[in-house]
Amino acid sequence: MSTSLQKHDVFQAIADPTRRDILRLLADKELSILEITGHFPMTRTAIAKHLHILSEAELVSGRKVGREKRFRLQPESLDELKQWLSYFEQFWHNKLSMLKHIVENEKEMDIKVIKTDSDK
Amino acid sequence: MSTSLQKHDVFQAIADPTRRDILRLLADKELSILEITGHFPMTRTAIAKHLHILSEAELVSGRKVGREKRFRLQPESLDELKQWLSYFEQFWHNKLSMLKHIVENEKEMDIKVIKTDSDK
DNA sequence: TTGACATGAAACCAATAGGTGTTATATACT
DNA sequence: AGTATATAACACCTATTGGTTTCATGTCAA
Repeated sequence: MSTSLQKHDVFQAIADPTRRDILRLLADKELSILEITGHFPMTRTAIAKHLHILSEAELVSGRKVGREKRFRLQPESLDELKQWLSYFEQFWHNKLSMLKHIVENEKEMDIKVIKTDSDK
Repeated sequence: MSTSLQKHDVFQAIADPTRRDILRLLADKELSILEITGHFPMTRTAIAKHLHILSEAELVSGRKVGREKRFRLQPESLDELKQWLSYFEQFWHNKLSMLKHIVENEKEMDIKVIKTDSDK
């Protein structure tokens, strides 16, 4: 994994499926490294490295409790992702914000909202 | 880059800052590979590979127009990201559901809710 | 205090990522 | 037809990823 010199950001942190699964686990409850490892087909060391990367991205935080280190989800950093996503949201799927976008930015367009049968 | 054998998914595709920038560019308008390359300090080949990865993730689509290939944003695939994010949204931003989560799952923790001046 | 346990840290490894340059092919222009 | 253009297809290089194993350190429990 990395244990590299430069910090990982949120985008890199969630790029790996194992790390995404770890986040899901930690959403439910605080867990030690060994407890987390139990859910994956790889060594404790590998999991520890994943946790380090998630830590760098500030998606999890760890506290030492006796001889174990327990990790918990720190979801605030996902806000960066949400912000990034929101920029593109205007372009798809959400017809309401799409319309909002059109109205706000292209007032000169001739748009008619037509009431159809499906609106019954 | 890859040109690897296994497909890249959305999470991997957006992990690279260059690719995120490309998506932003294509949000505004359809562009050819050369036009995109003009915005970055790297070769056309590198950009083409990034576009290939974005294509695999179905975040962009390319059509041939004469001798050039023009790419456009295909934002629907970002929905997978949005779905993934929505799962975690309950844990942050909404202090009430966050508190609910803490109370339900970490009763053993020594949490004190302190009333401060700002609560006046 | 002696062991068992949980983690940390390091060295190592194969595969992939991100980039380069070169060559080939199809299209467009005159 | 002949030349310039836009991209595709390779081969290649280096750093990073995602994993391993081994060894050291600190803590709990008997």
